[in-house]
This record gives sequence, C-alpha cells and structure tokens, in this order.
Amino acid sequence: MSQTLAIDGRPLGRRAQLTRRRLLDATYELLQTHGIRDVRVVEVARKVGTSPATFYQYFRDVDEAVLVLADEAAEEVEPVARLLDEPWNGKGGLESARDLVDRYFRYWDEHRALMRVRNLAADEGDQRFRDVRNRTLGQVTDRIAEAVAENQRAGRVPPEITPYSAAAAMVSMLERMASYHFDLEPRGVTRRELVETTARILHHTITGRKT
Amino acid sequence: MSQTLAIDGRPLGRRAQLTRRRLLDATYELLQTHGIRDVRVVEVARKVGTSPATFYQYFRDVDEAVLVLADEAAEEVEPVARLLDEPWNGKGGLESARDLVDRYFRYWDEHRALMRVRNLAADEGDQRFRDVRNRTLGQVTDRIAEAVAENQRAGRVPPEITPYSAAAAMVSMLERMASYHFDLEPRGVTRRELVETTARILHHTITGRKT
DNA sequence: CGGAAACCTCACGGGGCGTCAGATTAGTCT
DNA sequence: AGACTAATCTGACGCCCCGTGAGGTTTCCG
Repeated sequence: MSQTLAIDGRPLGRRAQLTRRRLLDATYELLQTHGIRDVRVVEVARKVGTSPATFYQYFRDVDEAVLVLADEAAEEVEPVARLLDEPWNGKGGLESARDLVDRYFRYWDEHRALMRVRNLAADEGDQRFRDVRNRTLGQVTDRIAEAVAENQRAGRVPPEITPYSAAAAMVSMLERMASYHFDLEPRGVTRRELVETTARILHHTITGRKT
Repeated sequence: MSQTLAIDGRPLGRRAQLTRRRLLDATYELLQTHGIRDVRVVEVARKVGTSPATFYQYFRDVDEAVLVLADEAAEEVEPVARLLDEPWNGKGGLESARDLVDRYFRYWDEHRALMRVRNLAADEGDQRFRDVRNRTLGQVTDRIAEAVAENQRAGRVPPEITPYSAAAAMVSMLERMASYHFDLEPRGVTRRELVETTARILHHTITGRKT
C-alpha cells in the first residue's frame, strides 16, 4: 500500500516491499511461539534468510514491526463492530450479542500474541500503541456508547450510567474475557457458557432489557 | 515466608535475607519507571550497590523476582474481596459495589506495573504466573460466583447465566477497567463516572436487581 | 551492455547475560 | 582477642545480541 518508507526516508521499490513484508510475517510468526521479550532481531532476519542489518533498514526495532502488524489487525475489527449497527432491542438482540462475543473471541484467538504485545506497550505508556489500540477498540466502544445513549433516552437504562463508561466497561470485559478464556476453559467452564453469559451481560448493559 | 532458599538450596541467614529484600525492592522500583523489557539485572544490582552475581544467588532471573513481588501483592487483595462477604441485595448493596470498584482501582493504581507484568507472563503461558494470578483473582471470583449462584437460586438471575462465567466476566471488567482508566480519563470521562457505571453493572450482574 | 540507484551484508564496538573460582565477612569457640 | 568455618559476595570471563556505517551486490533503465 502507498508510501511506506524505509528508515532513511527513501520510498520502497518492489524488491524492498517484498523484503519488508517477509520481515513482518516472520515477526508475526515468532510472536506466536516466543514471548515478546525473546523475539530477537537476529532470529527474525534468520527466518527470512537475510541479515540483521536488513531489518534495521525497515524498522527501528522489533516493536516498530509489531506496531505495523497491530495496525493491520485493526482493520479486521470493523466487520465485528458492525454487528452493533442493528439495534439490539428487538427479538434478535440477544442473538446478535452472542454473535458479537463469539466473533470477538475468535478475533482474539487469531491475533492473541499481537494483541498481548499491543496492550502491554500501550499500558506501558507508548503513545503509538495507545493510538492503535484506541483506533481498534474505538470502533466497538463508540457504537456501544451510542446504543447505550439511545436506550437511556428511551428510559430503559438508568440515568446514573454514563454511556461511554458503560461502553468502556463492556469492551474491557470483552477484551479480557477473550484473552482469558484459554486459562478458564481447562478449569471447568465451557466456551459456550462463557459466550452465553458474557453475551447476556453485554445485552443487558446496552439495552437495559431483562432477558 | 520462613524458609526462603537461595538458588543453590541453602537457607538464608540474616545478611542474606536483607540483601534479597533490597534486591526485591529495587526490582519493584525499576519496574515503575522502565518497561519490563528494560529492567536489567545489572541495574537492579547497581541500585542496591551490589554485583550482578549476587542477584543470581537469589533469583534465576528478573521474572523470578517479579513473581515473588506478585505473590506478596496477592495478599493485599483479601480486604478488598471481603466487601463481597455481606450480601448486596439490601439497601447498601450499590454502595458496597462502588466501594469495591473504587478499592479495586486503587489496588491497581498501587501495583500497576507489577500487575501488568504478571498478566503478561501469565498470558504468555508461564504457569507460575498463572498460579499467582489465579490465587489473586480467585479471591474475588469465587465470592462473586457464590453470590450470583445464590441470587440465581432466588430467581433473580436468569438460569442461562453460569455463575462462575459471570464472575469471571466481572473480574475481567474490573481488571481491565482498573488498568485502563488512566488512558480513559484524559479522554473526557471522569473517574467518578467510571466507578459509578462499573459499580452498577457489577451490582446488577451479581444481584439481578434493577437499580 | 554499462552505469546509477536500490538494496543488502560484513564486520565491529558496546553492553547485558549468567557462571564459578576465589576473596571477603560474620559467627563461633576457646 | 585469635583463629577457624561457614556464609555471603564479587571479579572476570565467554557468549550472544544490539545497532551502525562502509562497502559489496543486484536490479533497473537507457
């Protein structure tokens, strides 16, 4: 896509684009198997069959490559977030909630390692990572906040609730459950139960309706 | 505590206990200012005025020191979790919920850096860290699950909800909100609103009562 | 085919890691 | 106090990764 630049500012030719892509892919793969602290530039380079110096032509460090990957993953959230565009009040509301939770879990299952590092870096204060995270979660948060506000106007959600706070709380719950369900399932809860329960909490918080 | 051992298995004398403690404290302090990936054994040692080799007498690596710290922090959760021992159905229920959320946030504010690393390591699959996390969160989760189950028996919580799942969801929400509110507040939500809203969701999920 | 531009790598100084043999300190007994 | 012993600490080293800049190799284009 468009104007990705090398570290020295030059635009990338065809060969360079390819190398960069392979470096990104290798980084992604290593992230699956190693903790972030053990992802070495040398190893990324080795995996691509190139030299470490090449890596530094395209990224200042491993984090910067991860940032690009996180940015790419941000786009895949949109179709999930869209599930919030239909109002959840009616009959199919609960089913939409289930669907959202399930797909959110799957999104995380897909990008688990990436999300982990993105969140760590964001929590540690790195502004670039905060931005990607906000861009990603914002797609969901904003829609939930809007829905809550609407139901609040209709008198179904109590006035003491702040729509944006509620949205943040729901996204927090989703995120952590998505990241966590792996640790939970071996402990005697099924995924189905997790999805069903989470969906119901989500549905009620947004719509204010009893289930 | 009592029988803390050195890496070679020998029990620690008075001098050694002190050195170990100072190393732990230094690790904790460095964690406040550096991302975990930049906490160097050399620097911990320097801070204590000792040599890196000394560090390795007591801990296999930085993570192991962090693990001990996380373990210590686990005990401070108990008084917070106790807020769940009184039933939340009655009049003061909502106030108890606010109290819990507020204190949970404060607990995190206090141990932010530590919690972050604990969660990262646990999510990356390190069993020791999963265990501390479960021991910590379990204190809250188990109590919530129990409360939900009770209210479910009384017919206030729908039968499709799994008490343990709901508890996990609530703890997830709490954890993430606690870790996240820093990033949220500069974006135009007040802490009061966050606490109030989170408390209400928590209260309703546990008791099934309208607020 | 030849030259310029684009891309890649060699080779190196710097620094943290983790170990172990040996030095230093504290404790104990006479 | 002196001297012996166990406990504790550290100097010094080999290893490996980092990140850079000068110089080599490939690609592109006339």
